[in-house]
Amino acid sequence: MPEKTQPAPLRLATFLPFRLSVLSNAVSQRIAELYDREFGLSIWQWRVMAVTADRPGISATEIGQRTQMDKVAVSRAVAGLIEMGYLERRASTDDARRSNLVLTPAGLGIYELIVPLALAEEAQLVSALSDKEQSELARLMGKLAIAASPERDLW
Amino acid sequence: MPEKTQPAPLRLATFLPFRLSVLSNAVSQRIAELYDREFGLSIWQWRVMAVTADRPGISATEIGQRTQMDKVAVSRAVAGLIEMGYLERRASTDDARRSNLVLTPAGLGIYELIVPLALAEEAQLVSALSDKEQSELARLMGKLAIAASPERDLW
DNA sequence: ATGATATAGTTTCATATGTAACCAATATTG
DNA sequence: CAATATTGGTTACATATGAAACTATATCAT
Repeated sequence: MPEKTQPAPLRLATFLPFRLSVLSNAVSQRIAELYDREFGLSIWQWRVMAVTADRPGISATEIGQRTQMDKVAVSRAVAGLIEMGYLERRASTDDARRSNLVLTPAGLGIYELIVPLALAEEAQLVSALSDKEQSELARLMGKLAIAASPERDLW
Repeated sequence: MPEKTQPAPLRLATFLPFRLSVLSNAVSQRIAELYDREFGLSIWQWRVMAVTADRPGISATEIGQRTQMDKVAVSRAVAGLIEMGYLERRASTDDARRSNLVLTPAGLGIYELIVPLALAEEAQLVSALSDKEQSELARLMGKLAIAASPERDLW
């Protein structure tokens, strides 16, 4: 008489996609609260500021690539930042569809306020890990990211 | 003459909260597509099924704790699953507010179809890592999770 | 040049999500 | 055993989000 086959066990608590999601949310929420509470910025707006600070004159499309945001999200984040006076849209000379985005002095100002806070938050978070563990984590995440989406190279 | 102080650099691409978020999204999207495409389930519904399979008779509140979903999300996922005929709500004898949730035979059936697919997806994902790397990743994520939300113990 | 196709970005619309208000039942307190 | 507070869960409302349609410009193929 054949045994009844046991279904493979699946404990959510050890299922990587679940754990990743919960961890990511916990981390994001902590820092999102900082951006929002102190500066009225959404995570997406913060991301847009960060890449624009890094690459002044960047286009919305490029922002999307660097931040993994879709173009609608970029468009909205940009609109909000312009509204708040943190971002400026400059016409592109060579391509009239494109706009070149730059932080305003005000935008740069709060960006420079946020950076150390964000880095401090990150530092506090990873302080639970040794330096070696930190770099190992980064390395493993990198491998996983490639496995998860080989097509688009994220970093 | 004092140097102009350089703002601390922040490259989004190496900023842990960002990397985690992108990685988590990439992973989630892959498997979410599987649940949805093959079975018409949202991630939330899948999570509810998973914990209910593990603990038949579980309450909505307990589901929330185990899945890190808020009670509204649980309520909606449960309603959807009942609608689809995958979940059954049983009155609790001792507390009339609470309901005891169990998978229907149909629900159990598709659950048992999904589990191996989900595990296979996970396996494929982590196959980029050695066994040792896998357990190391799990360990590091655990430490990080505690650092990120010491209050609620996630696992 | 001219029509066809692709690209940058925005707007629209439908759906998902979170917060707060709410209802019902239980637990607590005086 | 009232009166009050708490808990389990749902509903309502306001906001966030994503897909698809759309506008404007640029590129490509003839």
